[in-house]
Amino acid sequence: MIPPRKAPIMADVARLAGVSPMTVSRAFKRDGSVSDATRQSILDAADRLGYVFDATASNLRSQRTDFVAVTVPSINNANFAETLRGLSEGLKERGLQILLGYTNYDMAEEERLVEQLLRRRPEAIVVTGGKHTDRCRRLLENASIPVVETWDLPASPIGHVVGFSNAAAVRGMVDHFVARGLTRIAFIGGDADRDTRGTDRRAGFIAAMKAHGLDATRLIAAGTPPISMREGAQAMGRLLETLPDTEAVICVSDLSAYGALTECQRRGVDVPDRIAVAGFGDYEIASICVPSLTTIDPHPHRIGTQTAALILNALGGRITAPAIEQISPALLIRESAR
Amino acid sequence: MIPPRKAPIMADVARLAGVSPMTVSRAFKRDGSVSDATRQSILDAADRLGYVFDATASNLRSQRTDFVAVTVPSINNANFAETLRGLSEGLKERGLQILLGYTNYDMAEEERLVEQLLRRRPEAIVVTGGKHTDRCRRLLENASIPVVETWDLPASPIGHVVGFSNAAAVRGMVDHFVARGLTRIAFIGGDADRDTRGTDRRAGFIAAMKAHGLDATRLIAAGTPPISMREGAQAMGRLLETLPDTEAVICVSDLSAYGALTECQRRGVDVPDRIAVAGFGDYEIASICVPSLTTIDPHPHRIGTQTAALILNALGGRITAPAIEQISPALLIRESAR
DNA sequence: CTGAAAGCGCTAACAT
DNA sequence: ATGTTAGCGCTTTCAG
Repeated sequence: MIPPRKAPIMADVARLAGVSPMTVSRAFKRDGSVSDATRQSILDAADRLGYVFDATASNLRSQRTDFVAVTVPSINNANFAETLRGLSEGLKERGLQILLGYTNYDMAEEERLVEQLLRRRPEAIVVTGGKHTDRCRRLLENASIPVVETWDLPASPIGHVVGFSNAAAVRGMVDHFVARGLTRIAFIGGDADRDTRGTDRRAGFIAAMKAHGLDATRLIAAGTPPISMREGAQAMGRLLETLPDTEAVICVSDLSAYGALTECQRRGVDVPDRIAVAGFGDYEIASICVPSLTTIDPHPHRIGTQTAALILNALGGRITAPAIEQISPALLIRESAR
Repeated sequence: MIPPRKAPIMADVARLAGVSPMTVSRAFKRDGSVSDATRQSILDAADRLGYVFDATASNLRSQRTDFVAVTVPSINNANFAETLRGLSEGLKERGLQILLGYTNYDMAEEERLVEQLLRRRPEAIVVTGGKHTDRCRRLLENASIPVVETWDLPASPIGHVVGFSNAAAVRGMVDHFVARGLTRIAFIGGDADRDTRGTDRRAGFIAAMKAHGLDATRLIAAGTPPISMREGAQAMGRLLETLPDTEAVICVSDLSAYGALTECQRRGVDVPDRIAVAGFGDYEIASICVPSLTTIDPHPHRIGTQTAALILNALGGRITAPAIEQISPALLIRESAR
């Protein structure tokens, strides 16, 4: 058994390299003004000792963590993963790392998470959605770091926003169907208000149907958000049985829409001729499946890159006023609903 | 403009509550021995001031961060997301948070990432896979924290292991096909060795075919890992054109397998009668799509929970020797290959 | 380009 | 149950 010798610290490296700790500190920074020879001998010494820079001490003294905190409803979601990828790409150039937490579509959990994250002293915080508990809102308002709400257009934003109107996006889909002469349109979504984006999409559906003077009551509750492919399939089964004259269905996400599609295939119900199906999100499956899925692309990667750019500007002092950056989701008409 | 008043610190809370900072510190701990009345007045004072506990200072002084560092190849992957979910569930009870990084299937990136993560002084580190650059290996060996390699059975483990043999899992699939009388079997996978699990699966395919005395050269390179649905579809197109007598195809993942399936559908090629298709991973789509996909379930969630349990034991001092926990992937025979 | 002194905000260790 | 003292390992600040 090796004696757990104490891990080397900067002073050890300094001693071995024959310089002061301060010079070692500078050698480990990008901009540190240290002669090339000195830096090299310091890095060699560090390597020889197996020294690993201690960010916890650096964080405390410099009051910088190079963290950006991010909350997402779920990590297992291709859309949010795309946003994270965009965010991470944009932040990487400034050496900012993402400190990630997921809320499981639960505002109380979000509140706990935000508090945990703020304790780590991130440089900025990004949250998904624009609805929060009162205390969560207060925590974010008082954090005195840049706050970005994404994937939504909150009625009263806390700070910056990079998002879009989920309701308006679905309205566009309803309009498209109506223009094609379809009127008996259903909506498959979650049965709870946990997922605020899903709730907004359903509200957008109802409002749009009413605006067209159409029946807005063909609402199928598919389960607790997030709705899986299987739940989408089950919901489609119920729809076909209870409202068999339905001509089109809009699903809260591509996953549920794909599930709905498979249910039609298993029952021999033709899509789109017998019933048109649309999803939301433009997941990869939407463009691959047969028939390919009509959907809405909310440009999740762009949400990430724009959020990153916003944060870099805010941290660089180039922004003072809160920015509201509106993303325009694209309606993608494919084979499942023409 | 509000004067950016300095954020309150523990001493401010102590003053307002009329106690010493040490008592405030205790009030913020779970086990802190503080009278209920005192704790309440402290929490009230903290709330009034908008105090947020500073984990950076706590980390430095206590030499504890409550972080577990985790690297995954990609964040947008349902399998790794399941492992993360299991891990996160298991670690939550001890208040351990996950510090996540992704390597983009690149060992050089993994090395950079591991060094970044170790600087933050995690209590333990979990990596996906058992192949690393030499320096990355050294970093992990010298970290003097529990190290867990997952999703693989490394030839010479660094520390603990929770994984399975990707090669053996694919061998099981080949054996199944051969037992069914299929002999002209192809493999669709990545064209580079970036994804070591993918490479192991292909190696397992080749070895198994040779063991059966069969032609192991029907290898279709589908692109740079990770292989998308679209790349799976394109690869299937090439397979059908160049080796039209192929009876079965094993794909490196369910996503590429599903893509392959859709290509067959678009071309009117019957699955499984004309060609059988199998995937890997048991993603949700595998059980939903039509026909449903024969695949291998590597129990990703279980990998996460077992890794978490291992870490808790190791941190609790209940483990000394490195543990090798072998997961047994399950062969799931579905409609796409019977 | 390099160094010395001081201290970031908490908590371990020791008291009472 | 609560308080006092010291210090975690860096980097800010000020010198040279």
